[in-house]
Amino acid sequence: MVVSTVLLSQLPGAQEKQAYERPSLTVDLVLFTFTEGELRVLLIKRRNWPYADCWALPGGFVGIAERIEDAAARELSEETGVEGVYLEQLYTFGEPKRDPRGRVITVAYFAIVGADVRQQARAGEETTDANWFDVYALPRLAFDHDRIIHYALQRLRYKLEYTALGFLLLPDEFTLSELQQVYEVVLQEHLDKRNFRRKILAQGIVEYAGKLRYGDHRPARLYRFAAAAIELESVRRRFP
Amino acid sequence: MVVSTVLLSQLPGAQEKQAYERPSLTVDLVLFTFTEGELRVLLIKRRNWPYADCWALPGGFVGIAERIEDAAARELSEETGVEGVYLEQLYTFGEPKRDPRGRVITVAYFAIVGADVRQQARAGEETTDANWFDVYALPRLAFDHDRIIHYALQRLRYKLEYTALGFLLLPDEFTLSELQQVYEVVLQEHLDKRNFRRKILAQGIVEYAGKLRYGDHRPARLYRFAAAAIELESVRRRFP
DNA sequence: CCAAAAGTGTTTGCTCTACACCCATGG
DNA sequence: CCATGGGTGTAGAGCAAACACTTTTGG
Repeated sequence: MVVSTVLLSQLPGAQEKQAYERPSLTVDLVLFTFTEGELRVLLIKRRNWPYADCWALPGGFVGIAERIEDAAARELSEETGVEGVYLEQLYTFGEPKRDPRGRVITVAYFAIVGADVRQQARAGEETTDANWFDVYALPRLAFDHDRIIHYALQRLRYKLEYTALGFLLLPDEFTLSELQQVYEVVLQEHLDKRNFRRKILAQGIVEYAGKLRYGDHRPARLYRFAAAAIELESVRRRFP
Repeated sequence: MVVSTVLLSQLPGAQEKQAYERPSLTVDLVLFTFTEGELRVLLIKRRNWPYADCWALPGGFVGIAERIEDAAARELSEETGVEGVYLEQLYTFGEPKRDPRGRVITVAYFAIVGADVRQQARAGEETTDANWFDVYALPRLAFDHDRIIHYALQRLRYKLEYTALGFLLLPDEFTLSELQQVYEVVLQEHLDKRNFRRKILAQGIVEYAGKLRYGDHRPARLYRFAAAAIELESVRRRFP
């Protein structure tokens, strides 16, 4: 964005040192998965003030000697029992009034679990009730969490377009139709089946698992993805 | 990245409430410009402990009631006199030992000024000495600022590839050769002159300013860019 | 045998790349 | 008139988009 040119000069100023009042620091997690044709986000129900009984992103305070990313992984593990998951820093939200308890800065993280791992998540639930919600049909949310999810969704779309991250939303083995559905639901646009398959197979990022899935109709081939390709990024740039 | 699966469970935990010790919050700015064929970053010399006499990114503490982005704009304005500049949040760095004064979380911002605006920056200098350094020949830096700049440079490259941001590094009017040089220096690769020009002109993001720049040899046409195009993003995606 | 999803190729237009010479000016 | 950077076009290859029918299974 472009900074408005209003006068900012009468604000606190950069004198020196420790006189500064300190904010609290939290992490929040936007955890995506894909099931039953829906892109879903994990939310937990808050028990306490503020926003008691309201749905919110999993998260919590960062320990004074704890790495921020470790705090994110810890919260993820505590609230879902899930470990070894794709996790990346998303954005830091710190509007002065975003939390009624005082100044709370939150570093939002963005995570993806496949349907397999998600099953084992049920076990990790200890305290609160947690639920997976369709991103396109969210309940009322605590704090600015709707904004955070919105931001995360943008990032997810974005990543889908130039990395192989979409695969992480699915279980280890999946059909190409399922993969196409992931792309269609996340990007909210229709894709051509033949072009989609050709493109995916041409990348060499999936491999045929040698099995078929039997269902209602003609069985579909199961694929898994070549792990080497996950972080693979690739853009055909427009500028210059 | 992928979180290692070491046990995180014995860390502080998410009990409840305010018992948490709070970190300090700062902003740091990576301000890029382009002159004399070099991509440059603004650094200021620290006067006080820690890292006294060491070069560092401009930045400072965030006021307890101040928006983080406002703090970034304020620091920019205080330390350089520059306003109305492209500014975006980059990443939040918070390694526990990154600052010897205690736990300090810094939200890094990424900013771009054109050569025009940069001139007026000289005026804004009050206190410390500030200098523009070639990004590829930086001095020793305070804290983890080398890492922050490295990250910012990645982001800049990245943005150059799919947005029209590169234009902001130059003065209002520029020649296509200058623009090409920006791309070459930032991306560190050689580009074909004819292809470059065709591509840039095809985007319709620059317009001929109707003037020529007279220099040592054949005069060059001056262009300015159609402001509408600045935030324009455009990727030809690879997946799917 | 019917319904439903899986699977499969070709053509056409566009975009990217590689590549070499003349032009306008200042000294 | 020479040195220097400014400016210009084309041909070939590879990529992307549009498009419809056959196959396999379960019920």
